[in-house]
Amino acid sequence: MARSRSALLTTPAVPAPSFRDQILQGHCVSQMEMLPAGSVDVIFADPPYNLQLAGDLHRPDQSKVDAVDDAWDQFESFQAYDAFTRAWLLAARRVLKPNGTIWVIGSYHNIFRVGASMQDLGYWILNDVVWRKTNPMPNFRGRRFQNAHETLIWASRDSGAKGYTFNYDSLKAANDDVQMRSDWLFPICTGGERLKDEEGQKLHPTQKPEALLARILLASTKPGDTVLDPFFGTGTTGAVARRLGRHFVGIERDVDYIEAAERRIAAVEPLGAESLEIFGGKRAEPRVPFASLLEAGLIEPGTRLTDAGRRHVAHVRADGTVAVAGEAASIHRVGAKVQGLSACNGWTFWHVEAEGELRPIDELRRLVRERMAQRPA
Amino acid sequence: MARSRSALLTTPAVPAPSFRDQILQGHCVSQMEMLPAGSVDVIFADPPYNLQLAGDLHRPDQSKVDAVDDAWDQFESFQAYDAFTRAWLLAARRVLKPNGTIWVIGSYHNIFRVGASMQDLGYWILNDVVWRKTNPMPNFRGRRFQNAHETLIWASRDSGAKGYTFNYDSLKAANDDVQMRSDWLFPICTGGERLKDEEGQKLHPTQKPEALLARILLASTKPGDTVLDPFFGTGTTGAVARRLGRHFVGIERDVDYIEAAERRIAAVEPLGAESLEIFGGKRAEPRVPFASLLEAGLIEPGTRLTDAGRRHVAHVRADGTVAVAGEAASIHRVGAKVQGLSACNGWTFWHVEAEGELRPIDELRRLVRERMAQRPA
DNA sequence: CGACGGACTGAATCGTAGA
DNA sequence: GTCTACGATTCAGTCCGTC
Repeated sequence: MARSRSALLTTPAVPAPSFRDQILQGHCVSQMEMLPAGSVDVIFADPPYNLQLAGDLHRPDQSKVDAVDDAWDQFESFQAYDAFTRAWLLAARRVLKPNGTIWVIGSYHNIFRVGASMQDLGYWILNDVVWRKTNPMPNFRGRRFQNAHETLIWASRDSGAKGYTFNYDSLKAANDDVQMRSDWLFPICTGGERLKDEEGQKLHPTQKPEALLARILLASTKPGDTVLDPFFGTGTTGAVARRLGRHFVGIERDVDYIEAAERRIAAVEPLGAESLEIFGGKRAEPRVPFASLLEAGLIEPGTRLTDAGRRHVAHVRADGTVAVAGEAASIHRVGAKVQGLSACNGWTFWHVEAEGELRPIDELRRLVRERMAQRPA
Repeated sequence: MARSRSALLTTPAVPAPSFRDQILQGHCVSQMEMLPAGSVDVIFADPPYNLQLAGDLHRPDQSKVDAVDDAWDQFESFQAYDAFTRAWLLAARRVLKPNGTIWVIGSYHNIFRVGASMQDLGYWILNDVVWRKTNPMPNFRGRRFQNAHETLIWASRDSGAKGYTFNYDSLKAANDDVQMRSDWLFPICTGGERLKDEEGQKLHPTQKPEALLARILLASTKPGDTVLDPFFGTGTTGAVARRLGRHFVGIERDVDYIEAAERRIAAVEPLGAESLEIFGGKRAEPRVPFASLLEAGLIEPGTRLTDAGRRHVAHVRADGTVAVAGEAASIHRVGAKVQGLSACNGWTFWHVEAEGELRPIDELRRLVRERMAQRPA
């Protein structure tokens, strides 16, 4: 039975679904089954890794490595782990919106089984992403490569899913104007960020860094979206979601973790709306019909358009089409036609002569947009 | 029926097995079944990735991407691909010595299925290794992260396998005396290394870089060992094995690929005993996304940035862009815009106020680089 | 001779709003 | 649900021709 925990954000203007910004106590599958279908935008899942550690591991100085040996990471067999994996992935898929996406993190112990199950259940992988650790634990025995990364799988609910959120332009702008790659570099969660108990022992064995969650949420959600974390632990997802103006739903079995997560999330200061706007690039600009340039008097019917190399010439007609050799169509179609291509961006292809210089008609479109911004339609 | 190809190395002192240093023509499973059980030290496998590409893809300049659409990469379903995968993995396991290891390379399209099958068949994963590409193909439509890596799985034949070869000390010595990590950085195979036909077209669509194979063989084999490649293609594994004084066995269906591989391998000059590290050289300083400063907590969303003369002010947003008068873009674009220039280095232009002093954000970038100091090369 | 610019290329699961 | 038109989208190279 679910125990509804205290809401952590103030009441929004529109009545919010009752499950938002709460931590549900219980098993991830049964709790997800109680959530409405198609109700969350993004899922982040950090499931048990099924580490299968045989004996204790000691450092060269004979100190014992504090391994992940919790009960929740014990499975009888690969088969049992697969059954668990399919069960929660299936329940998660029901809760996800049709255009929602899911992130799952794992290591080589489990990620291959998880990825295969995701494909089997109909999820469509968009990327695998590598979290490269700046400060991974060394391999103390010297028998393998230093295990310096973990793997994330980013997938949409269905193979044909359209319209999932990917903030391509803001990621690119934040990355020196080159597109964000599939390999990310972050330190592991240590220091003040790592939650500790009264004796200074780490509260959770696999707490993830907030920077990792921030990258994920900034890439694949918009402010106001809801992110579900079915393995909530000590609430990294909730803390980052709250700071970034996203809603969260957490599911966690362990009451101690839930209490730590609630304290942690309540202490988070949400950022203001002005800091949360997402840079959308050209895609986010309002669409301007070419005809608007004529209506605004920026271009006269009969004007000659040429490409940058003055190889092609077209004439503007009063109806907002352009003509080459008597054949008229949109600026895009005609631009494609004269180049023998299947597509063309007429805004950047065509130019007008102004004071002896060629200027792309895209400049005129920008003028129209600026005027529109001052006088919204 | 196998067609035994010409031996490529001179006769060693001890009579060598007849299958060594040859390319066997035929299907990988039937050919492996004809090899003696427990006869090879290492297997390197670069199986079809099952890319499942739907339509054509064009670059922004409208040129068409030359996709991998070969018949050998077409499978009816995941089920068919899994059956193929299990068959060759099973045959490979029989040929492997009890203390041998196997490497398999793949992308997110297939590697999860391959990894799960390996675990199901009894292989024991030692590491997954990420090949980070210095120069991957971009994501032309801006709909996903740039797919900038491929994944390798390194596994022993059995879970309890003892005594597999791992040249820990030489790898560490070759890596500035720190352990070799699980993320490797190499360029893709281009230029003079890429085999071309008479018309200058690439001979094989997925030729792997020799540096990658050299790292693999130097890590997990000893001179004189035998490495089997059941998807030999144009023989990168054979060429590198011969140069490094290892024996090879290649299996390939396509006669044209075999002939190209034979010519290639015959031209290889075997080295002496000295080690070979191809891409260990200097790297440019790692690119640091501006977003990393936020992720590291060195800059808060909402922070004011100014230029050295305090003429311009910009506000940092959570997505890693900066805004002036409501218009947001990268630190570089906004820096250029406020100055009326076409370009600007935002790292040196923008400053933050700290204890009454202005400090360029480049100083914060240097801090991030210091924290992230590591040697993934 | 070198410098520079333009063309070309690589394992790729690469639209969407509005009618 | 389908159909149509809009119009957005690339990084690190190598190679070759021109200046």
